[in-house]
Amino acid sequence: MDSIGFQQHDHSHCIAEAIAAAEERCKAEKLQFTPARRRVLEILLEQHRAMGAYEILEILAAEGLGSQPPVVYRALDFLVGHGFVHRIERMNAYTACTHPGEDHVPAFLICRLCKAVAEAETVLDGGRLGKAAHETGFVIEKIVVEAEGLCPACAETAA
Amino acid sequence: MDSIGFQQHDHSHCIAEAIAAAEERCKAEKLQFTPARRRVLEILLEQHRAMGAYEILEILAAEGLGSQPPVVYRALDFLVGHGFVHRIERMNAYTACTHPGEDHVPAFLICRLCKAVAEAETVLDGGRLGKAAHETGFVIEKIVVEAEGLCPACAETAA
DNA sequence: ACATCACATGTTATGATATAACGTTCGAGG
DNA sequence: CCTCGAACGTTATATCATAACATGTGATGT
Ligand SMILES: [Zn+2]
Ligand SMILES: [Zn+2]
Ligand SMILES: [Zn+2]
Ligand SMILES: [Zn+2]
Repeated sequence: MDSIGFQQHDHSHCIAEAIAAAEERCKAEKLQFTPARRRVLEILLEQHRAMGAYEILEILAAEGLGSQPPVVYRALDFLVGHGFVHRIERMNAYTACTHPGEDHVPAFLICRLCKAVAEAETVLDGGRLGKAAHETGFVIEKIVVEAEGLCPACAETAA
Repeated sequence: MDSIGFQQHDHSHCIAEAIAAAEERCKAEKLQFTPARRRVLEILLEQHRAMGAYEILEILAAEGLGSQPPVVYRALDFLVGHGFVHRIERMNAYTACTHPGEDHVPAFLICRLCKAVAEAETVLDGGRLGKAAHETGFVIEKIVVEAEGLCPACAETAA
């Protein structure tokens, strides 16, 4: 079941493309795209869904890339820190960014039944939130938006 | 340090008012506003900040209201489920809703330095997120917005 | 070549958050 | 009364994340 976007699609090229882009960007910014980091990003791209850290770790362990939690958390810290991966707070899970490199406010649509996640595009909210923040003197540095509901498939089943 | 709203204020009346309102609503909706549930809400109102479940539990335990995690998690489930309290995903923490009863999309401003939290008002996003969801057939049931940044006090200190 | 330094990794242990499961209590409604 | 469901008490365990410290490794300057 492919989840992101809630649509079936062949994404073998997404993976190759995204990895190549990440590699290039790391080169440009002198970041070390080490085997563990690369493999974690690959796994998230392959699975194309939100995954828990320990779920990723199992795969790494099976491949001999490390079996202790810090291995995967370090890789995730790097990937999240540089915008290759997003953390989904509601789920304590991680998912590959669907448009890395672009400066964006990630917004997620999370199905409460099948746990599928889609990353939607949003604009930086110039509305009430920004206004409220400005009025109180709060400086917003980062916004996350997470919506819960039913994906098309589950909505149909439930109906 | 009072955090919500990032302003000092006397809120003894907020507490009494909020508790009375909760009591009334529970009566109207035949919900059981039990001692543990009431006390947890009171604690969150008194402290007027985001608190971890175990932090709340310590207070309950000191007062003889229970010492095991399920005690506080059950109370929080009830309070969150009925909108008296919000869970802040980024922090694994809980805070009393500042305008319970009203149907609203909570949005939080979270200071990354002092961890103060303000609940801002937002409107249900009729913008791109809603549009993107509608296009894919996703049914949004609930949205949370969490912004990280610097509160007025910390912004000043940092500057 | 060698020292040095920054960064990444290996490993052990522990901390922090949350829930499963099961038996008991207690009050509302028949 | 009796029954039922909701809340509660208790034990144990699951799940998520980080601290701390030792080790390796490659770039840089001398
Ligand atoms: Zn993204
Ligand atoms: Zn679904
Ligand atoms: Zn609220
Ligand atoms: Zn602050």
